[in-house]
Amino acid sequence: MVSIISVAKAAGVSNKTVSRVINGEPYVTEETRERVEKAIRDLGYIPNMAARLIRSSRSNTFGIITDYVSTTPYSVDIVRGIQDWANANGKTILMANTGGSSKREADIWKMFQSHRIDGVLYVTMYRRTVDPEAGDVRIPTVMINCRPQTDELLPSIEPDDYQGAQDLTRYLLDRGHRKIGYIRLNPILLGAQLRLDAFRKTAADFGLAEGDLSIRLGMEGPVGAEKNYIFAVATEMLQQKDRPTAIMSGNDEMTIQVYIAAMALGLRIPEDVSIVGFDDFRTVSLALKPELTTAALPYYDLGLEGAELLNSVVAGNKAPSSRVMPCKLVERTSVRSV
Amino acid sequence: MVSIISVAKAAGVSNKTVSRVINGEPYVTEETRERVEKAIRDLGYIPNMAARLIRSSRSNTFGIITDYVSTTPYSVDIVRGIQDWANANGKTILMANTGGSSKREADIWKMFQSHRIDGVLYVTMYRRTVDPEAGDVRIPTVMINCRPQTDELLPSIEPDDYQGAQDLTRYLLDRGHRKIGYIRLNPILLGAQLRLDAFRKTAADFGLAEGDLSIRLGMEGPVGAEKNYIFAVATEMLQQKDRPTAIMSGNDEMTIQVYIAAMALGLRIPEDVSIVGFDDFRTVSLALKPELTTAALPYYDLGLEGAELLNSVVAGNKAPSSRVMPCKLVERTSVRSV
DNA sequence: ACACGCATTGTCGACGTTGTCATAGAAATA
DNA sequence: TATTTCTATGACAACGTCGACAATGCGTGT
Repeated sequence: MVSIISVAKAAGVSNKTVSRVINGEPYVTEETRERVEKAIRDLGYIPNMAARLIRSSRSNTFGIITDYVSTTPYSVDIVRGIQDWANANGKTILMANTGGSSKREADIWKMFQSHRIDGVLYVTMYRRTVDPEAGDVRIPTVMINCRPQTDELLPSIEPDDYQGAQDLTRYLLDRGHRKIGYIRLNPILLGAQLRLDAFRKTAADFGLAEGDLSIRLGMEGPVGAEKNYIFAVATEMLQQKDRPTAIMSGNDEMTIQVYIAAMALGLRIPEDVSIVGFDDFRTVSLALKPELTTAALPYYDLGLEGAELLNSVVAGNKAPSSRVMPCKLVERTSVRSV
Repeated sequence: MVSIISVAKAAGVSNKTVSRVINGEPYVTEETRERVEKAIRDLGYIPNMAARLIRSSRSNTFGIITDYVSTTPYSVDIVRGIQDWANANGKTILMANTGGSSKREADIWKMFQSHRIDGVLYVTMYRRTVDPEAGDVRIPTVMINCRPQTDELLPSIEPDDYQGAQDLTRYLLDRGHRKIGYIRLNPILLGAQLRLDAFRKTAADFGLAEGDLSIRLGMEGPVGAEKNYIFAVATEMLQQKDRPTAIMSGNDEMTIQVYIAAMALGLRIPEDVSIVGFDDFRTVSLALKPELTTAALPYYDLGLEGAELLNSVVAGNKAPSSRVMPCKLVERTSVRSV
């Protein structure tokens, strides 16, 4: 493989001068610079990152540890945000996912260390608390979509589930809905409680009584092996004699079953029932007809901002400990005014 | 950072002996080995991959180049397969996606080279032909879910769309369906043509006339900006006086709209229409009620086998040029016998 | 006693790069 | 003119690891 030395020979300069050209350092004549650059092109020289790292102990590499995020359809935009940032800032990304195994997670931390990674982005598929298996490692770390279980002060970036659910609830209330159903997400997810709280609080603040709300559990159990009550619960909810005029569901995916339940009962959407989701999981929200009004989780921004934050932590600027990004309401056609 | 030398000092041996212990080489007394291992534990020593690479010019790293796969919900299992293989075989994965930009792709190849990657897995979201921007690079490469546009002989691994569609068609025919609708995938996808061909051929071989088949285009246009006719086309198809008893659709995602179209017309699934999909995109196939009978794309295996194949190419075993993995029919409850 | 083989350990240099310091000539200043 | 300050370049060591080879010591067969 062609090294800096062959380039130096070809250009008739010392290897240090080549190094200067590569790194854009000053004190190189224009003429020398051009000669070196030509040699680089001619020989197809590409710098060896490993050698650079060994000398300067800066890998310019961030690691991403995920639970499942890179291998499941959800929250995949977080990774896109990180990669875009990395791409724009000349960083390399090393990615690994634990598949939920903590032994594997420990191995990943080791692997990251052996690559002398500058920092770690710890990303989860669903918003939840986590307990990183970092051991006694002290690599700068930023949590995305999750927060440490212990009271360690790792900086984190999370979506504002509360505000998103609040906006959706207000949206329904503003359009005249006074009986509203809510199908709850799996309660082990951090977002589930926040969304439900926001729904309850917003409805109560507006003056609705607890009896105006039908709240049902849609799913429960460990991630990956949940019990699913959505279809049954939606059907039951819509068969009530005083049925809700609108249903809000824990996320978009659940909404598929709500649509089907409604249609199986001969109800039209949105004429007979309005429906809103949460997440803006577009595979679903755009495929449903009518298209789904929902609150978009700011996944892409989570990734982008997370990478940016990690960068500043690595650079030594002590970071604001925690941060929350807003969810944006996406209005489509699944809600009507009553 | 603690290096092999500090370990050597702590254990009272030479650095070479430490190296031998780390790499499990012979000719080390049990007693010495233990002393070294203790020193490693005590100091928390972790080998420096960069130094190792620079010395032995083997990075033990594979690169994944994707178009969008790591950042969209589809075919994400390919990555899971690759990562599982890498994990089981002590390889590191460097992942980058082009987002469709060929400039970015060229940069990625350069970046991979600068990390002295052992091989590249070139992965696409949808099965299609591609034209890698590798420049004059000669890194061993395996294509997954795609094949080179030029007649370069890069080994590739693809799903058997033809066989999958054949199995689904036979499944419907075996259950007595004699009028079958087909909603076509975007024709720019390689799989689209194969699936359609298999459908046509299998139906014809069975003795159905072209008039027994309703074939409609479901979507067209560039990936990411398709025009979508699915709902309209499904509705039209089901309003025919002599409507099909079964509809097969290009993929599972399209099936959401077919379900909704059917239900909006008051048709029950599967009593009035049977429906099958393709892909086993489980977010959809399991969320639909009744759950969807479909053909599972072997994404996970594509990734696993692709990594395995790349490994053997890197090792110098010249590889079988191309390979196809079968799709498995997943029987659920969206089809009835007539 | 001697040579021989083998297990065990160590010395040293090389990988590709960059940091430190030295050098040489040119330009600026005294 | 002598001295200082720049600019442009090079020589060399060092980063952490491993490969090639050398050295040591111990048992075995003669």
